[in-house]
Amino acid sequence: MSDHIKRFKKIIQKLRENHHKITPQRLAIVKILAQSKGHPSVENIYGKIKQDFPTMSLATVYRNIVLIKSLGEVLELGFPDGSNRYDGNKPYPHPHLICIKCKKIVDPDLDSLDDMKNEVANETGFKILNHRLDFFGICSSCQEEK
Amino acid sequence: MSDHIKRFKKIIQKLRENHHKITPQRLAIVKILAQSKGHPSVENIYGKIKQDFPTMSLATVYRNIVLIKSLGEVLELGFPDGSNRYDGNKPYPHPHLICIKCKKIVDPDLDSLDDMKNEVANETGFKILNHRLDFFGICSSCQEEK
DNA sequence: TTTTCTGCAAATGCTTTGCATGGGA
DNA sequence: TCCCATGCAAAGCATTTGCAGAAAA
Repeated sequence: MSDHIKRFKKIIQKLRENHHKITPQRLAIVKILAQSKGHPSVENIYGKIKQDFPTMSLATVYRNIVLIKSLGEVLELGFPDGSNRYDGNKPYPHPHLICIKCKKIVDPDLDSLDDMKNEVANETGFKILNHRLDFFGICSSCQEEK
Repeated sequence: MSDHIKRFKKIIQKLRENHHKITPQRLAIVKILAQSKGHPSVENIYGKIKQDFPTMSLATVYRNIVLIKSLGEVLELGFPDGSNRYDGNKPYPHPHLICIKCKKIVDPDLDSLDDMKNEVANETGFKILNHRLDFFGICSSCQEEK
């Protein structure tokens, strides 16, 4: 079974467990989040669903994202300019690499972060619960263009 | 000469070099940014200045922060909930440790980040220009309280 | 004197919320 | 049937902007 189908089923199961109704709108939102290779924005999600479901409302997208976030099944990548992006595939904190030209977001492999977390915790006495690491740059396709 | 006086002079100099006028409002904002041990918010800055300068406007704080940012002399720590914070002491990217209870922000020592940047660049072909690393947790004073 | 800066208020843009209707279970 | 979920429109909130008067240089 492919990864995104597993994620889809997992999220739906989580919703059922918590006695939330499975509506067509919710189903459509979960489907997109579970695929979410490109870290979609709210507008992305809204736009895609609106094609086959013209009455879909933005408020419904927002409310469902809040809900799914509260179940721990989507990671919100918030940006101060309001261009938030969502990752329903890997809902746990992990580093991101963001192209400032085409806005593509990819997940690099990196595992030295845990050591860093422990180092910081020991040094400062903080109990560290969460983190966020973004690298900003220009992806290889955007470097080719002039 | 203390560090924050150096920063203050440096920012004022940068303003002069770029032919910006030195107004009392601007001076007050720079003074707070240059001290900025606690990574102040716009509201912090505005509130402090308003005490001796009652006509000070929020728009002026925002406009001056945009200006000083454009000169590269303040680091903006943007958060999606609009609780942005500013660091005029170390205007270059560096890791932050944020207490989710008291909202304190401290700068831990960490130097393994450059290796990580190179690793990611090599792995992905990105040209990395910038980064942002935040750890979220509970500081030692907040851990003591129940 | 000239040009930039400030203060005020209105505008923006994303997100949230109130309320009445609609639709899962 | 009984609530929860949805759609719509209005409200929120940090930030930006237009404009006329004030003040650096």
